[in-house]
Amino acid sequence: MSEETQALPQDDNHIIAERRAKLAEIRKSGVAFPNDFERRDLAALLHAKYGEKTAEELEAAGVEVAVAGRMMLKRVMGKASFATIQDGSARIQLFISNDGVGEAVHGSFKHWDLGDILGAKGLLFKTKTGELTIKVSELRLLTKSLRPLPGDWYGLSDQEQKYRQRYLDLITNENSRATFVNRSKIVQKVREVMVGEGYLEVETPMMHVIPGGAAAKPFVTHHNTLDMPLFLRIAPELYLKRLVVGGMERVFEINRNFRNEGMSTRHNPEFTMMEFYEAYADYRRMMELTEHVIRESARAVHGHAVVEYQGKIVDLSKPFERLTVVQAIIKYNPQYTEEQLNDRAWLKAEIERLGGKLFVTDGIAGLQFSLFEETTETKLWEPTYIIDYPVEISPLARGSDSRPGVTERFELFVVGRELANGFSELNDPEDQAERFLDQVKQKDAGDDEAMHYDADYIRALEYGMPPTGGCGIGIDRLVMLLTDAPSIRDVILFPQMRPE
RNA sequence: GGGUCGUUAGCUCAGUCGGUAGAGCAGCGGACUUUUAAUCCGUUGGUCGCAGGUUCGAGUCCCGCACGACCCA
Repeated sequence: MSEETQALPQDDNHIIAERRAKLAEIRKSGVAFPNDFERRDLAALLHAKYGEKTAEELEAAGVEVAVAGRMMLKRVMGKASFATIQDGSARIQLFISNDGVGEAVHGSFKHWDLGDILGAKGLLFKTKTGELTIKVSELRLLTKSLRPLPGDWYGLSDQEQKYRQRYLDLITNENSRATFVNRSKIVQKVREVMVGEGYLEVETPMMHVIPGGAAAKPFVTHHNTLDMPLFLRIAPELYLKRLVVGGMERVFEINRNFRNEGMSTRHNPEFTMMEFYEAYADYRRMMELTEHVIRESARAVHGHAVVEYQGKIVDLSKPFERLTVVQAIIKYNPQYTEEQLNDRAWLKAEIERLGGKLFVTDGIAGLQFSLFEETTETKLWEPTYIIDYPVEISPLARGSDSRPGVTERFELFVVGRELANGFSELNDPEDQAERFLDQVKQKDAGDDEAMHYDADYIRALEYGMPPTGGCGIGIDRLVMLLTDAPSIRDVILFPQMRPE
């Protein structure tokens, strides 16, 4: 037996043993895991439809319902009991009595456990305190739960267990369920906006012969038949631009990227990115579209675009500020002068003083960018586009026609984090070939995140790629922003964890 | 990689100065026909993360390790 398929050790305790004994009894008297209960009603819809009705109205209406769900609360009395079940939509209360289901079933019910999954049929009514409840006439145990649910009244709070056993988090924490419902709404809205803009959704390879499109370390796997290494993609960029060469003038892809790097509250080894490319557009158009996508996503979740993140307001409704690297440094660090920021020697000294990293090539734009990373990035709380990126760290971006060393590139920062990255695409095949060669040099010089030379991509550009704009938006980080989640692990259903 | 904190009953957690291992919830038994985390009575349940050391005696002090959370790089 391989390690992966080995069963977890039986960590039976007296509570689990008790439940196993109950299950054994159930097996003796028939089908223990039946699948013939017809559930017809959802708790949330019943509350919506009948929650406002008076006791008299409900009694007159005689509404017969059939619900099912996990028993979360149980209050047993002598000849009548209450239980609260939770289905995929909400909770609803059951009233179970000797009169309604008979003494035998009620007696069995008394031995059922929290976490068991029940099916119930009966009539809607209101209790003395006005709670919508089902007077149960038929009650069945559909699934016996052998393990007690962890956590307390406030739900599961152990971070590790929330991530490792997400199902328990989902059972016990309503806000966790809401986060993932909102994630789905966001992705749906993003798609809707893109399709509305005339974009075509495509899927490009997840396994690459040459990892490309970003500066990152890849995961490696192996194809047996071809007997060759394959790399899980770090970005879809070069494939999407091949599609633009092919005449697909507006394409987008929402899919996973894999980067073999550190894990943090902002990084998971696999993460979801939307990349999109538009022929005859430049980086300004990409900024407008990015802004539109983010604003509409916020509205899909909150109904408006002014959101709160970790206790502070973020206004996504106004046009996003656009600052050059130098402008941003000065705005957020007024102790610096423009003179200093154009002085290579001063920049080098200041970056070293702050412990920042120097690039292999150190043009003025690269130095300014290093200082930006050290001093300014995390201060960009309100949405801000940083523009005019240095060419040496932008090997796929079109150079500025007027300012040497600078590209038509932007990154979007919100709440101090990078959320999107886009540019006017470099469509000059000879320039691109030189940039690749530069990257190869940097790789040889020890930068293992530098890019490979992709000859087929150059060949594609040689057929002619129209002038194009492109952008990538980090979907997980967008969801974090819009669901007020402090960690990327809170918005990924099954985040990467060290093995137990 | 560094710092801080944590790991005790199924769950959530106390545990004083080193001196017999505790509570609430859950479980089990009993009472109770409108409860609201029901209530009341009784009761079971422990490899104190792992390994070593100090000590007459360690959940507690010391060293190491593992795992986790948070912060920093």
